Amino acid sequence: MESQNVKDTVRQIFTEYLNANGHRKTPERYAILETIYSIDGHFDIDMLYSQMMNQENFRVSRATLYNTIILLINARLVIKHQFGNSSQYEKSYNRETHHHQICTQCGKVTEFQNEALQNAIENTKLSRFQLSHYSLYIYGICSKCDRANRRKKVSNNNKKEK
Amino acid sequence: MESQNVKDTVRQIFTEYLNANGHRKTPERYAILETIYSIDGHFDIDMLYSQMMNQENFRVSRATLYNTIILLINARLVIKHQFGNSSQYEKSYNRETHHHQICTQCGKVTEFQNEALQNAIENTKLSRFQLSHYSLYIYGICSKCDRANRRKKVSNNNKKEK
DNA sequence: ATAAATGCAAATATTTTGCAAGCGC
DNA sequence: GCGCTTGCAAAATATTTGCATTTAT
Repeated sequence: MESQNVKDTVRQIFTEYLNANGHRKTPERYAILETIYSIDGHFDIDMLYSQMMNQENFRVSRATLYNTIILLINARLVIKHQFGNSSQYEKSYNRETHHHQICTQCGKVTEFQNEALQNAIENTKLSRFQLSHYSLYIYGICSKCDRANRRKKVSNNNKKEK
Repeated sequence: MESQNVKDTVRQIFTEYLNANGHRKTPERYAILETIYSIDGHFDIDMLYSQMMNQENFRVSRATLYNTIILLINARLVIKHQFGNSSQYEKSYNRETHHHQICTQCGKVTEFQNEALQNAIENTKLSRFQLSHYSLYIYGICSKCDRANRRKKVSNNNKKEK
């Protein structure tokens, strides 16, 4: 699906959501949706804020960003993550299901896909619970940190031997 | 494994960790470990703080709680979650692997076990990444909220008809 | 004796809230 | 015009940090 196509579709989904829930269709809300769907990968409120100011040339307050993000989450157009300090968000419509790999040392977050894993999660029978979405976070040491650690260890051992 | 037995074991693991990393073995650290392993399920810093003061009659500052929790996480004795606002923690030694079901409406967190799911996750081949642990969060509507929503909907429909 | 750890308070960071003004319906 | 929404600033919350004091080694 083309990018513009996706934007049109999510705008429509959002409109339906706003109508169904008696919320107003303000220009701020659509500008925020537009900006979010221009961002690839994760973002936090600060990044979204500067993105709106600079790229889209649209001025909104942080309060409105927080308010609107909640609507978008409820409309199932955005998902929220809480890795590091500040909450991270990502667009969710028309995105491949993916999982998150987080390095406990440098904090780097990498996405990966795995169909078997996805099937296993989606086919899990949940008793008395209506699944809406899920997040799998896998923690460990990334290859970069692992290499750095090995180098450090070698150099420490050398020191001790001296 | 008995509760006292577990506490002895984790104390020993912690001691080894502290020794291996050149950290001091302070009474605060052991008291915090002891308290954490007396708590079932999740806790946050505030709950741990009052738990220490009241139950264990041990006075520690929040700063020390935060510091010590980091050590315990590194020693693989505690896991950190970030659902709601404040970080949630749980003891991890000798606990069954489990997953988390979170109601997006009332925020209630329920644990559940599922071996097939666990196997699927643990057998996932990760390229250039050393797995240490993982968390699966499943979001949706719990049965209680679902029932409440149905009742509300019925009552709204009745209103409209009048 | 020395450096690490603690407690306290202040600082920081993030998110929420109250309220006046603006604007969608 | 009504009342939801916005922007701003203040407040609330959670976590980190600096520093003087204590204490493990």
